Amino acid sequence: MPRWDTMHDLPTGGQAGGRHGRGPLWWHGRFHGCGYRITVPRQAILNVLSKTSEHLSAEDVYIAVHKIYPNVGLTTVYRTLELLVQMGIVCKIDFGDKRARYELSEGPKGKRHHHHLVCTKCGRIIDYTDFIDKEIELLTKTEKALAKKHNFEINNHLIQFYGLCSECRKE
Amino acid sequence: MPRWDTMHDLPTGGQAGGRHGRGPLWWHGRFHGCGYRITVPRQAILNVLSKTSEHLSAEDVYIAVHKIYPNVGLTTVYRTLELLVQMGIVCKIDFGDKRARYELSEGPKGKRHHHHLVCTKCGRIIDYTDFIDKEIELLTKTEKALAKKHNFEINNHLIQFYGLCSECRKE
DNA sequence: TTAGTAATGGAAACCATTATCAATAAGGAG
DNA sequence: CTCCTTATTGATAATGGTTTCCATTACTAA
Ligand SMILES: [Mn+2]
Ligand SMILES: [Mn+2]
Ligand SMILES: [Zn+2]
Ligand SMILES: [Zn+2]
Repeated sequence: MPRWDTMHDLPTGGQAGGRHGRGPLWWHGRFHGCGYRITVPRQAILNVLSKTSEHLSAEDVYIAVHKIYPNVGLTTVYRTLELLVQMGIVCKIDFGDKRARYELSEGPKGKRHHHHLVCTKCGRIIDYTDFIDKEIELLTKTEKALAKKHNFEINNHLIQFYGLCSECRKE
Repeated sequence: MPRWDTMHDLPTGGQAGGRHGRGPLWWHGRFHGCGYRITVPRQAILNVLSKTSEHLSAEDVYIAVHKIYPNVGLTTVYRTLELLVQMGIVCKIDFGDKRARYELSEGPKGKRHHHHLVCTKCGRIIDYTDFIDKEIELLTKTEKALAKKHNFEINNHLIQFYGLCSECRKE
């Protein structure tokens, strides 16, 4: 029966998790600011997302959380992920397999905004940031032009490349 | 009871539909080439897609087809759309509402490859091609660089901008 | 403590998409 | 044109990811 005051036992994922010194985790402020409570399931879920570099489905998250907190329900995982998406803390992406996948969008010191290569054969996902700079530049221009022309307020974009990964090319 | 030899009564959508002169419709050859049969439901479905500039869901297509051929089943619509996607005749896109949407990818004289603006409030979709040229240029470069770096064979890409359309900005 | 409310989790409901399978019909051979 | 082979169809049932319900639990402030 995990309690709030035992939460310091939660694995933090070392430096990779996106801690901010020794204080509360960086997202605590965001939560308090919105009047949301910091609960065991939410901690656990964010913790799972912080520790992985993969693109987890809701069930993946559920399984990972379940190992440490077996009484956290799948429903709560869905609810929490939705909340985090809505807060901008987590990205929800569709890669064409038929389940939503989630990843931390960017901690203050965390991963940068990036795009994806998607293997249409094996489903592998490759993050890339290398060529983003030029892309961002063009995107900014394009967004401005589109916004003006269609009187559209652009808040976000999605770029994905589909094809065959190195493994799947071999055959 | 529509019969094959009545199919010339199918509305063709005028010039916008992508006819190739007076002969069989342009995709007939593709079908024969693959050994696929040309059937009433397939004609009707392609006809619906040819006549609209919207991004129809499978059910939308079903409803439209159903008005003229009430005995065409939803299952067949799904199957046919999947076939057309697999043949490259139709694009299947996810806009974040939870249903796949379909549009003709490009007839020989048909619409060009394009990207989308998606209103996250009302769901409106805006096609744009205006700024594509520069994008394509960068995309080509990016694709080449990514392909080399990750040994990835890129076959396709998806670009979408999310935000608020002119209507939804007013409030 | 206590009341008020946010959050939770198990179970049932939802709903787009697929799988089944017997019936139908496209299209080639004759 | 007729017949035959088999691709295609469509009603129905099943699937599976996601939501909804609602009674229970647990923060938080007074
Ligand atoms: Mn990623
Ligand atoms: Mn379009
Ligand atoms: Zn692969
Ligand atoms: Zn809108």
